[in-house]
Parts: sequence; C-alpha cells; structure tokens
Amino acid sequence: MTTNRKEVARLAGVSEATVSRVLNGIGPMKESTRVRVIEAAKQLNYELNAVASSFARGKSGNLGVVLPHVPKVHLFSTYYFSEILSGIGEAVRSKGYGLLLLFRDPATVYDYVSLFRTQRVDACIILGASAVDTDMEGVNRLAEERLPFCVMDQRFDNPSVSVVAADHEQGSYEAVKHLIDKGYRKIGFLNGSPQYSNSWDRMTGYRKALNDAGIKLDESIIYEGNYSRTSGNRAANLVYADLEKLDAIFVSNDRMAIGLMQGLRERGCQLPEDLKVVAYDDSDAASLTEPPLTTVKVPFYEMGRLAAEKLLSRLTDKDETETVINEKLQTELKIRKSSGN
Amino acid sequence: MTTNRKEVARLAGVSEATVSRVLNGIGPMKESTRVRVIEAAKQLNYELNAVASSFARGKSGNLGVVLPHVPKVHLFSTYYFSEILSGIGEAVRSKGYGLLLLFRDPATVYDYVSLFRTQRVDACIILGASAVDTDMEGVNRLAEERLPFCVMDQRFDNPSVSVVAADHEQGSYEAVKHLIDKGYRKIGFLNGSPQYSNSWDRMTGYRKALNDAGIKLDESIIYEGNYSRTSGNRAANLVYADLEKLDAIFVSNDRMAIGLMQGLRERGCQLPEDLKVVAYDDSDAASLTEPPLTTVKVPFYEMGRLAAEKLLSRLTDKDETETVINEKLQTELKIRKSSGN
DNA sequence: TGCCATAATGTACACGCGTACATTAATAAT
DNA sequence: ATTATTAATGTACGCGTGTACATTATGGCA
Repeated sequence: MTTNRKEVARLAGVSEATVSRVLNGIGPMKESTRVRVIEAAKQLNYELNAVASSFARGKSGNLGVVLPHVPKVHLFSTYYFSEILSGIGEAVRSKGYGLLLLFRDPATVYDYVSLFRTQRVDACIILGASAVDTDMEGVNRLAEERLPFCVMDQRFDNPSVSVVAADHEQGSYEAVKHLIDKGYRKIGFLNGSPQYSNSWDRMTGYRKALNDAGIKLDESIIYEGNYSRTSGNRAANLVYADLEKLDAIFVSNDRMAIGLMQGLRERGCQLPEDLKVVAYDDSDAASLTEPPLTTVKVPFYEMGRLAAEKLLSRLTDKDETETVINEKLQTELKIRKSSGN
Repeated sequence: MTTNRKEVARLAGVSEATVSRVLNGIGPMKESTRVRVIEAAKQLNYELNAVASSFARGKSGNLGVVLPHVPKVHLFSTYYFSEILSGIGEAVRSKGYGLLLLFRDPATVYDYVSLFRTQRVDACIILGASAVDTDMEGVNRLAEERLPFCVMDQRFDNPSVSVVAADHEQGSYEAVKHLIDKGYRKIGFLNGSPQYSNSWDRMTGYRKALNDAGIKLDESIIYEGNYSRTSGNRAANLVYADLEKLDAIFVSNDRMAIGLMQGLRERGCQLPEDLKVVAYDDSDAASLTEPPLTTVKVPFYEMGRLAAEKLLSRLTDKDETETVINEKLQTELKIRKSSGN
C-alpha cells in the first residue's frame, strides 16, 4: 500500500541503507547515486514514514505545548495564547519539529512526566501555569526528572525550572512612571489574581515607581480582580466610590481595564477626563476601546519563539542538555488616549 | 533506559502478549492476571510507548489542524481560531487522539497529501481555506485521494470535499431582517473578501431579506472590505459620504464593524443614532465596543468539535470511511445597542 | 605495482509494540 | 467421562527505519 524504502532501493539499484543516507543527507555519497535515489523516490511517490523514523530514532519529533482548558471558558485572553502559539509554531517549523497541542484540566495535577515516558513529546512548553499547588506539583515533578521543558511567564522558586517571561516589574514601573510624569500623584492599582508571579511583579513595579517619585503608597486604592473583564467591571464599584482619591489607575491587563471602564462609564464617568487609565498586554482590544488604551505591550510572540528555540537547541547540543533556561524579555509602553494624551 | 514490555511481563510472570492485551483492554482475561500485570507496570513505572504503538498500528494517532500563518499577522480574528481549536481539542481528547498543529504558508500550495503519506496524521482539519487557486488546488488533491479531511467554514464545488460550516445565509438573513423589523429600509452592506464562500452566502442572505420585505436592492450602498479592522475603517469614508442614503448597515464581521464605527465617530457621527449597525461573529470584542454590537453569533466551538468528532468516527467505523461530511450549523442573532435598542 | 587512507556502499539488526495463530485451561453439554 | 465450546494465554513475526559495522571501490603516494 504505502511504498517503502525497499522498493526505492530496488528501483535505484542500491541498498536500503543508501536510500536512508541519501534521504537524511548523512555521510559521504556519490552525487550520481544521490540523484538516482532521489529520482527513484520521486517516481514512486515515496516519502519517509515519520512514525517509523520516530520509532527508530527513539524520539517523537514533537514539541508539546500544554495549555489550561475549560471548555467554553477562556482563562486568559485568547490574544495571549494565539500570539505565543504563533511564536512557538515559527520556531518549531524552522527546526523541523511537530507541534503537539495538549489541554490540561486545571485543578488537577497534570502528569507531564508521562508525556515524556510515553514518548509523545521530546520537550514541552507549559502555558498558563500558576503558583497554586496542583500546578506547582506538576511542574516540580518535571524538574526533578531533569526533563527538557519550559514554563511561560511564571516564575518558580525551584531553580531548576526553566522559564521564559516578560519583565513585568519593568513594564509596570514604566506604566506608573508615565502617569507620574504626566503630573498625576494619586495613582490606584487594580491587580490580577495573586497566584501568578506576574501579579506580584506588577505590584513591585508599581510600588517602586511610586517610591522613586516620593509618593506614599495608599493601600486603600489598591484593588484586586482576576484578570477577567467581569472582575474589572466589579471593581468599578469600589473605584467609583474612591474617585476623589484617584487621578489615575494602573490596571494589570486590558480585559480588566475594559470592564472597569465600562463600569465607570455606566455610572456616569467621563473617560479619560475623570480618571486616567493605563492597562497591560496591548491586546487587539486595546485600540478598540473608547478611549483607546495606553497599555504595556508584551512580546508574547517572541517569548514563544524564544522558549521553543532554546528548548529545541537543548535537544541537539549535547553539552546544553542540562542548561536551565531563564529569560526575561522587555516590555514597551504604548501610549494612547486613556492616560490623557 | 526506558522500561519496556518484556520487563513487565517477566515481573508479572506472563507473556508479553498478555501484557499488551491487559494494557489495551483487549480480549478476555482473568481478573487476577489483569491485576498482576497492572501492578507490575505500576511498580516498574511502565507506560506504553506511544511512538512504538503508533508504529505497530501503522497510525500516528494524531489529528492534524492546518492553519494559515504569516508571522505576526492575524489573518482572521484570533477569536475564530481559538474557539474552533478549543472545540477540536475537546473532541480529540475524548477520543484519545493527539492534536498536531500545522502552519500553512498562504499563497503556496500546501501539500496536505504528504501529511498522510508520511503518516504524521490520520486525519486533518483545514482552517482558513479560501477559494483562491492555491488553496483550492491543495484541497482538491486531498479529495482526489479520498483521504479523511474536513474543511472548516468554506464550501467547495467539489462534492467529495468534506465541510463543516455555519449557515451564513440564514445568519445574514436574520441580521438584515432584524433591521427591517425595526423599521429601517435603507440598509447598506459592508461585505468581506470575495474569496470566501462565506462572503457570498452573506450576500445571498442580505439580498433575500431585502427581497422578502419588498425592498429594492441598492448597489450603491454595498461596500467591500477584507474582514480586517483597517478595511472597515477605510470603508468609513464611503459610508460617511452616503450617510443620507443609509438608515442602517450590515457588516460581515465584528472587526470591520469596529473599524467602521471608529471611522464614523472620528468624522463626528453619533452611534447608533446616525446609523444602526449589525455585525457578525459575536467575538469577544463585540460587547466591548461603544455602543455594544448587535451581531450574529457563530457556533465556532461546536463547529470544531463536530468536525473532529465526525472525522475521527470515520477512522474507526469502517463503513463510514468514504462518507463525505457536510454539516451546516445554525447561527444566532445577539441583539445589543448598535442596532438601536 | 603495491600499499594505505578514505570514500562509498552493503549487511544485519534493534527499536517496542500489535496481533494472527497456536496452544492450553476451564466450562458446558451430552 | 467424554467431547465440544469458549476462555485464557503463549509464540512468533512484521511494521519501516536508523545505524554500527563490514565490505568494497577509489585515488594518492611511494
């Protein structure tokens, strides 16, 4: 049914091993035989059987990407995932690997190690991990086994956990500094869920910016949501009540900012007149809102590509096998009207 | 290094075949030996090697999902893809398959057949295909070989091409009828790129709705974009100039509607007072705009799930092997403020 | 010419599993 | 108790490739 190596070998008048070498470009070979083999393969419509190759090599040839999945619910912005996936896809393609998508049920310990034990993947990237116990345990087990994996945008205490992240402390610092530079002093903060290292970093950046400007931290204008639009909308209640205490507010992602702005407008606020807003992510929606959002652009695409490239390099360069990846990419402030420009 | 079947067999005191049968749950077996094997496997930390299994079975165990990819450019809304992918992911997981993500370079003929020849996938779903030559040729080759594949939301003349789509004619009809029912007669149409069957279906629904209401079609208020926000924004020029000819406008997707509305507002329009808008997709952004968009909700998630389920069933039920999939799912109008409510 | 190094190719086997077929054990029917 | 039937397990091989090692061709050099 499927033509195999033997037939190609026969047609080309060489041994199977030679066919294999030609097709994999290995070892010295006479140009004439190379051409003869290639011709024979073309004539028979032959291509290497990827499964058999994988089997013989003992590698799946796949990079696994694990993402949290609750049917019909988007835990994060789709923007975040699609950007990172694109980046990973680029790296994977250029290195000739496959990209296996795996969905993880949050709130249960995902058995990443089994992914490797069953040889479904040669390496894996974990998206949307948090510091909750189930996530941490899964990741730590992976680290114990010294397997090639990488977590995206979430720091772990464990020094043998590879991470590619964005510098959210810097991003937040610049966001808040932008508001300070524009003359605002009473700057609130709507942060996201504390189970992400992300959120802590933003808090640090926020505090540092205020501190550097000699502004005393006012705990009463620090709010907490969960990165969803709904939670931003909910926060509008509190923020609206505190409006006289606020010149501006820094929000930990675009979605919450959008919810917040909607909530405030429903209560009769004028934006950005009554409150300046700086958000985070620079998602597609950021420029769609009224007013458009000043927001921190995060290089999700590059983060995905970098993680995949580093990981796949580890697989080939044998002296890098044990190297822990630890990259932190810079963000960039995109200034639009919501911060009063 | 990796423990294998032989060791488990030895520890359990059975033959390798018995281990295999127990682990695959095949054939009759004594409960006692079943337990003994499972125990041995657990003790040795053994799991089936997925690659070897695939090889022995002659199947990869993967469903391929092919999407168009230009680095850093989103051809469609990320919403569209992430919803469909979620649906596919759900089906794939419940059937025990893997989900292999493949990126296609638009404007070149993608060799889908090679995907099967190299046995990287057992079936595949194609996203973002259009009626341009390169896309059509790739898909038609696939159909010629009678391989198990399915195109999402794009019809082909070729009757042996499997398709899962939404009923865009119906969706458009209802969208326009909604405007008519509210008393508007001068209803424009901003359509998307003509290379998608999608766009033609919307046009048909638009015409039919007008026709059924006895409204004469006015070609001068039919506009064309390419589904991008930018193109919607560009159309604002023309629409603004035609404003006295328009009570309302039907727009082929949310992104264009958002661009259009922004453009109109920049020119001083009041929305929805000066122009009622009905859009399409019910993407995340639809409820974020000011005013929120009345829009046609498309069951992307279900479409993805359905396509994957049908396809994977075909693989097992041998009498369905040749069945062509042809499903059309219903849409639903979500009424918000942009249509004047 | 003879010798050696290297190029070029061939031989042979392992990889881990699924499964057809053969064999033996258990149970039912007579 | 014998036989027929089915349950339960074992034996043996194929799947298509990569690659270690063996073998043969080739060319340079003395």
